Amino acid sequence: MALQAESETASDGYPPFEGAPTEVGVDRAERLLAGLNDPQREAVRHGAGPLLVVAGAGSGKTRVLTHRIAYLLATGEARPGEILAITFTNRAATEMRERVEDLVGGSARAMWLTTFHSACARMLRVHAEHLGYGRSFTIYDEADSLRMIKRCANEMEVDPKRFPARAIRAQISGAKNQLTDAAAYAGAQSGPFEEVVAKIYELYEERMVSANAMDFDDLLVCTVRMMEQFAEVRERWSQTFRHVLVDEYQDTNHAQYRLLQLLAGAHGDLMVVGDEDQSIYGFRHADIRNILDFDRDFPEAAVVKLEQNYRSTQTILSAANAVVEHNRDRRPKRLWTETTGGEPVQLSELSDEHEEARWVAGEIERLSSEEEVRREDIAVFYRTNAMSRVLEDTLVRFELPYQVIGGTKFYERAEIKDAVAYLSLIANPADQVSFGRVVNSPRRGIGRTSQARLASHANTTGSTIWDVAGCAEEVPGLGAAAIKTVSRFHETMEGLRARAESASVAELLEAILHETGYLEALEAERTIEAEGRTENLQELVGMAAEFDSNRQLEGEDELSPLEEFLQQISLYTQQDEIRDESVITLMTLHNAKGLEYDTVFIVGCEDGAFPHMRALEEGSEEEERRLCYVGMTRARKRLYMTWARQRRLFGRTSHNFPTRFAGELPEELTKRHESEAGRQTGWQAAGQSETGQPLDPGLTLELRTGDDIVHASFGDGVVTAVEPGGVVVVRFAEDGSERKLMADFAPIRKR
DNA sequence: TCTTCGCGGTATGGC
DNA sequence: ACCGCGAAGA
Repeated sequence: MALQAESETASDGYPPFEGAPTEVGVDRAERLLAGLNDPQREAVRHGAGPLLVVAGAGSGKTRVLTHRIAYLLATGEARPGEILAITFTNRAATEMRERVEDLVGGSARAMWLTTFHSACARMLRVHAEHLGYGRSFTIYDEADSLRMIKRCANEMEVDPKRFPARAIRAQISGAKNQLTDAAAYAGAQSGPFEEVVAKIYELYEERMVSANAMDFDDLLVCTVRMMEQFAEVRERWSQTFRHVLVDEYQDTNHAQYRLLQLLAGAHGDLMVVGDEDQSIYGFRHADIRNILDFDRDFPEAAVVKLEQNYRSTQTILSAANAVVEHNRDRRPKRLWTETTGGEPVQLSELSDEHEEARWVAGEIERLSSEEEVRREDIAVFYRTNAMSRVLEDTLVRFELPYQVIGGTKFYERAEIKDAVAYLSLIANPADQVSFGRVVNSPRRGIGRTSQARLASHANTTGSTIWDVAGCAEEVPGLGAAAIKTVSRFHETMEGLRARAESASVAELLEAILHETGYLEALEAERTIEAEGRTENLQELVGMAAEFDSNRQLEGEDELSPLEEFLQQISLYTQQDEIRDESVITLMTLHNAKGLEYDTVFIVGCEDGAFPHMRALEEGSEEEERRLCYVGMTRARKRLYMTWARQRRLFGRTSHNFPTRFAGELPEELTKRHESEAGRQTGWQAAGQSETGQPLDPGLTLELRTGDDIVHASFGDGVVTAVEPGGVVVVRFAEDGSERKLMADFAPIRKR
C-alpha cells in the first residue's frame, strides 16, 4: 500500500519522451502499466470509445488519468496537442500538470490540462466575435455580475425588497446552466417572480454584451452556443482534441455535459473519472445523473470500477461506507484496503464551540508530543467558513501554527478588486461594472447620481462607458463639476492606456496606483487597515511581476500579457494560495475534496449545521451525507468528529444534537467521548428523554403550531412554528426564549 | 450633489 | 460580522 501511495507523487524515473510509437515507446508503455492494479491497468489500456472510471475515494484516480495520458503518448495513439484533460479546480489542474510532466516531461506543455472555465475562456477568446463579443472580454465574478443585475433591476424599476437581486441572479444562473436562454425562459415563465426574472435576464444579457463581459456561467454557455451554431468552430476543436479526459465527472452540470458531447461526440474518445458518492456541488447545478447515467448516454461505454483504496485504514473506510450507504442515488460500491484494522473513529461531544476548539487543540498537542504526528499531516474541516473563527483564536492561544484555505479570498478584498478593475477597464473600455467600481475610488466626487447619468447615456446611445466619459459635456444633466472630474479621470486613464501597450503588467499596475491617486488616498487615511491594504496591493504588484517574468519564458501569443493576467486571476481563487509547510490546515469540507491527511478533525458535526439546515430544506440530505463521506475519506490514519451542544453563530445561540450521520457510524468502529463539562450540565444523548428512554419519533412528528410541549432541559414551551426539514420553533415559558429544535431528535414530549 | 452615520436585515458551499 | 439603505449634514 505504502509503495503505491508514495510513488504517486514521485516521478516514475523515466526520461521524458515525445510519444512516438517507437520500440522504446512500447517499452515505456509497458512500464507505465507496471505499478498499477488490475482495474487501473484496464482503464489505462482502454482502446477507443467512451470510458467511465468509477473511482472511489483514494483509489488512485489521478494516477489512472495521468498514466493514461502518458500511455496514449507512448503507444502513439495521441500526440500531446490532441489531449484535453479537464478538472474542476486550478489546484487539481496544476497537480495533474505536474504529475503528467513527471511522466512525459516537456511535451506536457502542448496539452490542455486545465479547468472547464479556463478551457472555455481560451476557446472563446479565439471566436468571441461569432457571438458579438470582443476578444478582450472581461470575466465577471459573482459580485460583479450581481452589480450588473442590480443595475438592470433598478433600470426596470423592480422592487429590490420583493425581488432580491441575489435571488434573481441565482435564477438566471440556474437557467443558464440548463442552457435556457432569455427568450426560452420568458416563454416558460409561470409566476410574478419568473416574469421579473425573464425581463431582467433579457436586459442583463444585452448589457453584458455591451459591456463586453461574461460571467462564469456565460463561459460555459457561450462556448456551447458557439459550437452549436458554428459547425466549423465545433469541428476545429473536436478535431484538435482527439482525446478528452474529465476528472470529477460527478460534478459536471448540464452545460458541461453538453460541451463534452459537442467536443467528443464525433470521435467518442471520452474518458470520464468520478465518484457519485463525492458529488457535492449540487448547489452549483452539478447533476449527479451525468455520472449515474453515463453508460446510458454512451451505450458503448466501458465501465471500470476502482474500489481498492490506498489511503485510509479499513476502519475509516468501513465507517465512511456505512454512512454513505444510507444514500439511494448511487451504484453499489465498497472501498477496501489491504491493511486491516486501525484506530476507531472518535466522536466527541463538547459543551460549546470554545470547548470544542480547545479540545481539538489539546488533542493536536497530545498527538504531536506523544505520537509524533507532524502538524502538516493534520487538517481540521468544517461545514461553513464562519466556524473557522473560534478555531483560529484557540490555535493562536495554544501557539499552534495553522493556515486557513479559502475563507476571505485575496481577490475579493476591496482594494484588490479595485486594482483589478482598473486593469480590466484598460483592457476592456466597455466594461461598465469596472468603470463604476473605479470612477469614484479614490473619492473624486462622482457619486451615484452622476454615475447613473453616465451609464444611462451609454445605454441609450449605445456607446461604451469609456467613450461617454471621454465627452462628458454631452451627457445630459451632468453638472459642471462632474464634467470636469470625469474628463480628468478619462484623461488620466487614457494616458495609462497608452502606457499599457509597452509596459509590463507590474509596471502598468504601479503606474495606475500612483497616477490615479489610489495609494495617496490610502496613505492619507493613516490607519492600520489602510496600511494592510497597501501591503495587499504591493503583494498584487509582486504577483504581476512574477507573472511578467514567467511569461517571458513561456510566451503565449493568443492574448496580450494584460489580458492573460486578468484571465488568470479572474478564474483563479484560493486554491493556488501558497501552501505552507509544517502547519495545521483549516478548510471547509468542500475545499477538502481531493486532499488527504494522516489526521482529520471534522468539527461542528451537529444537525442543522451539518447537515446544513438550508440544505435539508432544499432536500439535499444525500448531498450533505456525501460531503460527510468526502470529509471522512480524507483521513489516512485517524479520524475525529466533534459536536458542540451549544454554538453561537451570527450572534445567536443554538442548542444542538449530533449530526444524524454520527448515528450511522457502526458502534464497533466508533469511540465516543464526552467532555467533563458536558457531564456537569447533565444533558442526555440525543433522541432520549430526561428519563433516558428514547422518545417515540412518531409522536414528535405530529407537532403542530400551538401544541404545548415539555423539553428535557428547557421545561414547558409552546410550538410557534413548524418548518420544513422536521424543525419546530418552540417558545419556552421559563425564559421566554425561542429555539429551533429538530422534532425527531430533541428531547421533547407533548403535554 | 456627495459623504457619513446609524439602522435593520441577512447570513452554505465555490469556478 | 457584513452589506445596502435612508436620513442628515457639508
